[in-house]
Amino acid sequence: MPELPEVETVVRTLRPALVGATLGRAWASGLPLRMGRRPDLTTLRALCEGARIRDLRRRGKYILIDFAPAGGLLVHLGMTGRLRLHDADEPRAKHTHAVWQLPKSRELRFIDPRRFGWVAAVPDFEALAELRALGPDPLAELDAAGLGRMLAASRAPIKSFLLDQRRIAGLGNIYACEALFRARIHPRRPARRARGESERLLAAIRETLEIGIANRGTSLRDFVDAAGTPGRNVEALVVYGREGEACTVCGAAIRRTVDAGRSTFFCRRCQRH
DNA sequence: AAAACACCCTGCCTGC
DNA sequence: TGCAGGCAGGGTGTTT
Repeated sequence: MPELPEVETVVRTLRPALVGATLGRAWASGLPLRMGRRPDLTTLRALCEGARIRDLRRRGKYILIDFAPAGGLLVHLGMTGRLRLHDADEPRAKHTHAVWQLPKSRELRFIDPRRFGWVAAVPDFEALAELRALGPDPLAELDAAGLGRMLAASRAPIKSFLLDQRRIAGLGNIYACEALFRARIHPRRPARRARGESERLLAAIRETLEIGIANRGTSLRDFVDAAGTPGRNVEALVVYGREGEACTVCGAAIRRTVDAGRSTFFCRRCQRH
């Protein structure tokens, strides 16, 4: 489940291997990915082949691979997407949907069984609607006063608020649950009634994400970094996936509810409604 | 207008 | 042992 820490881990693993490299031949499976859309192979080849990679960045849960002098490659891992470095002679895994040749007989591969991810070569990242729509990055841009203003303007349950990428970019189900536990806020509390706790909430979000990054991501099922190494953050999760276990703070049983089709884990005693 | 819901997809797990 | 059914939750388009 790639969220901000997993995407950041992939970017950090890929950066030393890709910066300065020139891309060779590009290939795509032709199968539809997110929303039934197919990556455009013509554009992919036209923009990628011969392009020199200037830098890698993360924007929310998106991976941006910058070309010199302009444009680049946009990748979203969706639920099960992987961006991996391989030797060119390694057999391609099932569900490989895009491949870019690299120097020294290496390859960058996008593998995504469920095809919720996305890959596109773009002439200009700044023009992309999906990036423009993203809210501030909780680690880099967001401040407590700004978060307080956003909270005050929303009646949505705080958990839905945190999952909305237009408000804050990068949180998913796991880290939203974890951050709310750390902030001691009940997931169903209306956002506006948490406006007085924006400082604590922001601190909780940052701690949660920073621990996730330090542990190189949460590998519940299938997340691995670009080298194929799973993250260690499952051990650091205090509520997510721990229904029935004792709360690490008060000992009460961790509860699970389903909101908008998504599991929510929380401690009824520690997290105030 | 904002919030809730349905949908895309495959692998894995459970229960018969 | 096989198979059906439920679940996982990324984003987005549609409905309420």
